[in-house]
Amino acid sequence: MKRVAPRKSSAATARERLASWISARGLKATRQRDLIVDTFFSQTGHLSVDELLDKVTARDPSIGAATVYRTMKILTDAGLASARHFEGGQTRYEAALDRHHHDHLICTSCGSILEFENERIEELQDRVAEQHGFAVTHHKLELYGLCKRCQEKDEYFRKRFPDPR
Amino acid sequence: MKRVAPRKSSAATARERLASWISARGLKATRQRDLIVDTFFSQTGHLSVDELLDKVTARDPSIGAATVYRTMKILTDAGLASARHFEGGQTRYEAALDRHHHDHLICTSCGSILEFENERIEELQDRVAEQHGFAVTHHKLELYGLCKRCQEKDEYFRKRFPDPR
DNA sequence: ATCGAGATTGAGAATCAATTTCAAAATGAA
DNA sequence: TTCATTTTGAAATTGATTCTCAATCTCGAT
Repeated sequence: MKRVAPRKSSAATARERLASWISARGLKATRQRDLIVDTFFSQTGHLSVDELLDKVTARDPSIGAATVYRTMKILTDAGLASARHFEGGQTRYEAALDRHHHDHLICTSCGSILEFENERIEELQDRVAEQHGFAVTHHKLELYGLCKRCQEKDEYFRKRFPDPR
Repeated sequence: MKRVAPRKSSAATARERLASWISARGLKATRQRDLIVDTFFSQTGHLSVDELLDKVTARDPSIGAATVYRTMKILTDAGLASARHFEGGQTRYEAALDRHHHDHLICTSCGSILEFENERIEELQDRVAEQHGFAVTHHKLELYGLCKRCQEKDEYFRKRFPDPR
């Protein structure tokens, strides 16, 4: 019989880590924090505070936006989430539990986000920084354009409704 | 006798190009637009609207912020300036006259910005996009950290005021 | 030079994401 | 239980940017 090693859900792990991070600096555990963290880690992808707030208030309508903002800040400081500032104004958060660094491909039509890693690019970046005497702490590489699906959609419409001119 | 080919200032060129772009779509030339464009192209670097507004109102205090915002948008649409959204909230504009694409090194301490080009990185980006079936329209590569000068300053202070512990 | 449709302006209001304020409620060590 | 401290939700505030609108300006046609 095949056995899968018992594996804690990432939400559970995150809650534990957050707990120690919180008590380590005299903060306090609260019901709303737990609910927000739980909700956040049960999602995947890159959530805006708005989107997260929606899911959270679905579970407990009394929770306010400010608390979600505050909690995501804590999660970020604790290294359990990372904040991304893509084009379009609002901050998006993604889980950062034992995750490698990675960059993003962002579809400007449907908003979908793909992730990728590329060691060669990272190396070249380091070299560039070195050449300029820069000590890099973090970086941002984002490729914007049309995802495959949106390209196909585009093509389809162009065929059916050719540019009248 | 050596003769240097007469060369128009980039500000002059920009004004010309803007003029044709503007008349081509039924817009109108105005005194404040000219002044803003002139001021913008007489500067170098990456200006925020605030910084530009300061320089502009120094020349004509009656010009409002909204007009500067509007003008920079036109300049961007005309391809004569490009908008950058570095960390820290406000949009910064840089002249885009006959400029190659380039990326940025941004010092998080003093705010200075270095530019660089790297063909190899661009190629690798294209390859990544291709692998994911993405049609990239633009991208953003920003390296954040400490510039040489700020590293040296840091070092200096650490020597004189070693971490007491 | 004058006219007039339409574009532009400046000031202030509005918006949007995010942060701060503050009084009331919750937490947790003693 | 007590009580200093932290947290919360709602509302106010901030900061960047955009919008609104009445007054003004521009420019091609007279």
